[in-house]
Amino acid sequence: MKTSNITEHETCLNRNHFLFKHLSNEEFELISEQKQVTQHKRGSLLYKEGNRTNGFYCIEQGIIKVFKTGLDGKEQIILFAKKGHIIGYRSVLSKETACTSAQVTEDAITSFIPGEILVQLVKNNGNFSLELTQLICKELGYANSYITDIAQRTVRERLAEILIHLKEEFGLDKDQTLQIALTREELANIVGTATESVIRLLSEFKQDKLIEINGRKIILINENALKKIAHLF
Amino acid sequence: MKTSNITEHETCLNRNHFLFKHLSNEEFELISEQKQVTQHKRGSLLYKEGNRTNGFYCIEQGIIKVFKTGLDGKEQIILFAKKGHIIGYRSVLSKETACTSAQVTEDAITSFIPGEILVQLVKNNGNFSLELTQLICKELGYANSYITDIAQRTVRERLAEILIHLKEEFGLDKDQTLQIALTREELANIVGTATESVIRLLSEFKQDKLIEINGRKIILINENALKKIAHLF
DNA sequence: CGATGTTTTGAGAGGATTCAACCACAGTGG
DNA sequence: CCACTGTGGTTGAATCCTCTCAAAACATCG
Repeated sequence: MKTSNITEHETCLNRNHFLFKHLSNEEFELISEQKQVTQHKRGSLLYKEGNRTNGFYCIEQGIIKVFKTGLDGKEQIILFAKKGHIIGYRSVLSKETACTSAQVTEDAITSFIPGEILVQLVKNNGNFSLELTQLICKELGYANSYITDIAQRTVRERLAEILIHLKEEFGLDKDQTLQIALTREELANIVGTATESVIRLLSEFKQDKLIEINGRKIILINENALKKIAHLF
Repeated sequence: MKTSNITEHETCLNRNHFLFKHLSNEEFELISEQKQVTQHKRGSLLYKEGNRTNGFYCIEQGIIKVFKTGLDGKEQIILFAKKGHIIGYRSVLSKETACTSAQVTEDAITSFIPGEILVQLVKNNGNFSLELTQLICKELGYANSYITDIAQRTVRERLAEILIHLKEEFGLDKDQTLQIALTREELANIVGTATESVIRLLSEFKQDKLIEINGRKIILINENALKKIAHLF
């Protein structure tokens, strides 16, 4: 992790950002001064569950996975954050220790913003505040759906759903593969199952001509069938 | 459901409420004027998943269950709200349709407050806004824990955890039973399992002298053992 | 008293996990 | 250069947990 000299206009923390567009000129200046832009290699930790944090991150580039660690050390991935997303604000606002860890999945650049600034913005900028509550509410809605999903659907259904979701969220490479390339273990930790189960189901999907597999590269060749398995229509 | 003539000082939506204590006198006046205090019988619906809502509820008395409905109609209970809790604000703020339904579990009295007031408060009252984001962040943290729980623990472990949680959240009756009396199906819909599984596990717990059962009344007689099963220490 | 809803128990099937062994591959160091 | 090591991926077999289906006991209520 090293601080880079990326200049402001290259970052996505700008006046077009859905959240930061609500800032006044002075507020934006303040953030621009205070933010620390940093590069991170795959595997490095931004923050760790149980620790106090003193700021939050805006993702400029790359992918960060946010996860909780279960009792036996097994990760449960809560979300993958990409460009434009902000993470780590939860513990800043609720003044609790972090309830998740954040680790780099694809080499990333982040802007770190001190927590006091966030608190001041919530207090003083109504439009920013409203936008932020809307964001958190959406995350909450997503979490509630996920609870219902995990509680009521089979691993097979959830895996199909995740594949569709990864495509819609992160898009495709030139060669039609899912842009985000995850290990089998990471897939398992999203779905909430054992690594071996993911492997078995992926090869079932492959046999059924729903996907093609090339190492970590996955191509969805029958998206409709996957959606049907996932009950997405 | 009928509007009652309960006067302001009887409600918990008052100047001591963790959220509404941040209101100015004028704001508090406005809410007091606009709120609709209503009584609800067990079973009645406050709002329904998929519908638009135009306000939120502050629970004055009773218990409301908030749940999502899965594909096959099976409920997943997200939380039980009691006195002082507010529910239904999510869809007001995120301007989406409700992602959950709310139904009365124990005869209840609620104050309904129009959504525009909430939005205006978030915009204009920094302290209120900060307190609200903290609340939502806590709910989000709880949801994330629950995702990890359901994904990684057995039904047995989760049921033990829920029993402990229900005791800590709702307390005990005079006769040492859990104050909140749920059907087997409701218990199953919190844990995220089949009704029969809850019944079997409850009678296992009973055989192991961890609990006593009297219809819907449950007594925890070996809380430590339950906590151990739930991995709570 | 029937009628309806809830609780209970049993049996069977199926999904998912665990444990184990094995392969492929890349990086390391002698 | 090659053995060594570690990580990630794969497969098989056995086990176990959980669900589903079905039927019966029980409770509650008009």
